[in-house]
Amino acid sequence: MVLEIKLTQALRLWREVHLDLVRDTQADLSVRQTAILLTIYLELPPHTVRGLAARLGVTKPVITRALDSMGKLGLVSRKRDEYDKRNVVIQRTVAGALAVEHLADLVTARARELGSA
Amino acid sequence: MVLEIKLTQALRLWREVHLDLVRDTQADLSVRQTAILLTIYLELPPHTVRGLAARLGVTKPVITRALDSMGKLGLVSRKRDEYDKRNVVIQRTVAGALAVEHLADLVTARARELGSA
DNA sequence: CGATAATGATACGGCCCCGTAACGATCGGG
DNA sequence: CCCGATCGTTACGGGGCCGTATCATTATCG
Repeated sequence: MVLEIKLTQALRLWREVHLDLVRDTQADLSVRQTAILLTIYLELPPHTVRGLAARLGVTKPVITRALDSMGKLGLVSRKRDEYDKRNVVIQRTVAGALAVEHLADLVTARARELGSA
Repeated sequence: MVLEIKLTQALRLWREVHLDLVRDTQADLSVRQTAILLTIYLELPPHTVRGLAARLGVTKPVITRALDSMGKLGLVSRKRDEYDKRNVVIQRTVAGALAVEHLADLVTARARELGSA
């Protein structure tokens, strides 16, 4: 799997997927939220607020607020760590997994189009 | 140029680039703004407010406001159409071209990493 | 114990974006 | 010439996200 990609192809891919996202109407997550969501679903648990903040290079309130809004959307959930009750463990949800999967489908579909063009 | 890509690679690519964008600090454009910017720089001129709105499936004020904020960042500029003074022609700028190029570099670099992994 | 550190959440003031509705400027057909 | 259509912009009310500073809760160490 080489996954070589030219500059113009990269831009077209980025544009097509963003157009899809705009038209999808649904969530319209911010860049930060997207990075958080994908980190939660691609990296090994457990995930904490502090850990994510350090990982992304942002402050803790950014993570807290992102979890609030994504929690309302059902994309993630939170649970107190029973062994250290200061910690909060961020958990995945079915809806979140579906959203991530949907994004993967979008990207791969657009990439395939570019490849055959 | 096949540009085949697996689901997990697509997600990793999307995540890595978003992490880069978060850390870049700079603009942090919204999904809509990104779609608008790339449409302006990838499709043939002339571009108008109405045309972009139709192209993205959003209302005109969305385009006007996006052009306002991206204009402040120097990424695009506007000019009245002299032949039909109701129209506004959206023009590219040097800074905008550089920003687009930078994004292309990010995507291709991350894609290359995934390919060799 | 008590003091200190660490965690996540919250308050605050500021800024940006949204959609709907209305607006002024301009064009064009009758 | 005038009136309707079209263009882009602006006003409005509502909501979200930002960073800084502060908070309550919990753990830890002396």
